[in-house]
Amino acid sequence: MAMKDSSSKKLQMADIARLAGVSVSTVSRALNGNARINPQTVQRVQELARSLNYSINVGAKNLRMRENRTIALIIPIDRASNQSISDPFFIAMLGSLADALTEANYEILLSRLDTDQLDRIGELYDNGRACGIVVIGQWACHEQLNSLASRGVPLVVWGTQLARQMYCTVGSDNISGARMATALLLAKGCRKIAFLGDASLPEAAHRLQGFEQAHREASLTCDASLVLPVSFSGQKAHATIQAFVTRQPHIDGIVAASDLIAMAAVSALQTHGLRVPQDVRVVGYDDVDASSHFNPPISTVHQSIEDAGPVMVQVLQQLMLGNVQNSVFMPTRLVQRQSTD
Amino acid sequence: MAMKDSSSKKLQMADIARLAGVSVSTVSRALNGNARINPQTVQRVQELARSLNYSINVGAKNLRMRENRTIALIIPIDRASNQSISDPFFIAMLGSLADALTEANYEILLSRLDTDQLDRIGELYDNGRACGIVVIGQWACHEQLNSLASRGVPLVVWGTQLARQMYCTVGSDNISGARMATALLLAKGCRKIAFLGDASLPEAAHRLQGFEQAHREASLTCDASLVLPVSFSGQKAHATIQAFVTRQPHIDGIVAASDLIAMAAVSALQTHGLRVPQDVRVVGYDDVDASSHFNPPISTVHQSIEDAGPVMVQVLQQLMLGNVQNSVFMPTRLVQRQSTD
DNA sequence: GTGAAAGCGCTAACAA
DNA sequence: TTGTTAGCGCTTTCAC
Repeated sequence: MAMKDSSSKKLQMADIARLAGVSVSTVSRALNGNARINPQTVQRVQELARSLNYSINVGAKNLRMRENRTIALIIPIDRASNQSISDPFFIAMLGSLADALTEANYEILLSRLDTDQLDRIGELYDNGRACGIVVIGQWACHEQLNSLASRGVPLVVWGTQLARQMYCTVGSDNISGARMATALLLAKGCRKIAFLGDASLPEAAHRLQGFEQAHREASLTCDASLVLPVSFSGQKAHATIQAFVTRQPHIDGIVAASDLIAMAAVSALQTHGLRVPQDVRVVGYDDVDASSHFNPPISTVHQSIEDAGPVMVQVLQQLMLGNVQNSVFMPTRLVQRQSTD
Repeated sequence: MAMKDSSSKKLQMADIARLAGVSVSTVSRALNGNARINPQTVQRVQELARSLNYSINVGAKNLRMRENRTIALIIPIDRASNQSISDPFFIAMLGSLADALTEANYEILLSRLDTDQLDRIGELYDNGRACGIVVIGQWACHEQLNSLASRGVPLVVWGTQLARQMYCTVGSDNISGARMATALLLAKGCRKIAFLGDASLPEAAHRLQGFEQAHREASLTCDASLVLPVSFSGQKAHATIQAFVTRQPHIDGIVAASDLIAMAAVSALQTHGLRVPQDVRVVGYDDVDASSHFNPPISTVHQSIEDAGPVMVQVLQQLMLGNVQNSVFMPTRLVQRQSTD
């Protein structure tokens, strides 16, 4: 007894019309609050609909009205490292976006997409599933995103601003954020500072630039052997960091490309008997919830996630209206906690 | 120049047909891989479609085929405490579900819904947006979920089995899980064990039952003043736990309703100069990633999240076929780490 | 104030 | 092998 959908056929407007003794168009008007229609009829129809759990079929309605209020929310994943989804920062981002989209009366089509399949984002737009696209994190997908945008797909990406970029990004000023963080460690007297982050990704690359820039501004050079390429999160990151600390026990500071990395680093240091901040000072990036509850609490670069969702939605709405938009820098703020005292 | 959708009108089948010099039905057949059609025509049409980024309109197709492969994924939120989304366990759950649904070729409609608006889940089904519903966490919504299920809405919930339950849950055996965890502490010699969790929520309530049961089995009684109602996560939880530890410095064990609570508890204890596990042993629930990297690593009750997604999808598929399904217990396993050594 | 009819973009008989 | 036609569930002119 396999059926296309569920058990029984679903109620539709014609059924309500028959039961109410009016025409389909009257039901449509009654349910949509059309002005010039008999209040009694409206009442009768609405009560009927409610009592029978009838609800206008959105698909048919959209087709007829040539309208669509669905935004595709893309979470790129890197199968290899399973990056992204486990980082609390992305989660918070997702929450902020979901709230902002709901608030603006959009529905959300969630897609986890392999980084190498990102071209398929376009389909979601071409086939009418979504009227706009939000991508959380740009990873190494610059070209794919560029070609989508140049095709006219309304697209906004959480990430960093790159050269020759056709799509809109919203993101913090990663260079200046990391520069501030590094400058803090330098000001505290650190001289052998490591950078932990995967510079093959644009955001981390910019943070590394900020790291280097801070050194230059202090007339110091940074040691290339103290730059450790480590993914944003995951089990593998922990092992990599452990090995690094074993190899480089003499560092006195760490700038991490994310709070998750910072926390992993602190664990690794403690395992090796090194104290934070007495022996090594550590600063992270993102200011996720956990950072303030960690032991010790982690200094970090705060990004205002709550604002990010609404801003991205606003940019996207303009894009959908056909208006050209610039990328947006979200403000950034250094939060000092015990890990750099 | 505001437009309904984006800038220019979107390509449709009729356009491809005209350009290819064939009829619309031929295009439809070519694009859907219909057997008995000229391979050359197929080729020509497909290339045309690809080169113009044409993609069949899913809304229209679904309407015509009376089909729908969209599952609504509901994340209930409690505005007050902002519970759920910040707990890494729910995130991992979301990931597992998203993967399983994608794997089974469903699209995902994501909805964050206030716990007091959970009735509106039904609309998503009634209006044809979704052919099935997945709810992450049952919170205090037993009745709402019951009424949905009894109306025939295909619905599966991550949660615990309750009495007179009309809907399907998938979840761990919370009673036995917490019983194991508590038994471990008792075996290690703990005699003043606190339970931290909000027993007004079904899952935590069952964990509390397991906590009490373990005491009974050891012929011990548990002290009601050592049961602290604390939400699963959030800032408020931290403050509550800090205050509790100040009030009850003589406890020698903690059973936490989640790993997040356990970690917050460890922080609070350390702040008060109490050592884990030497002074107080701590055990959590969920086995989230972070637990093994915490300092010290947290003992916990492991729930196999990777399996949960696929299981829930399978149950839902049966439900959508009209087959009655039983709720499912996922296996549970005690993981011993340093926090209980 | 209400109904009849056309059509949104697509698929599937039925014909040819 | 391909085209013609009807219709998925809805909204909206246009008549009445």
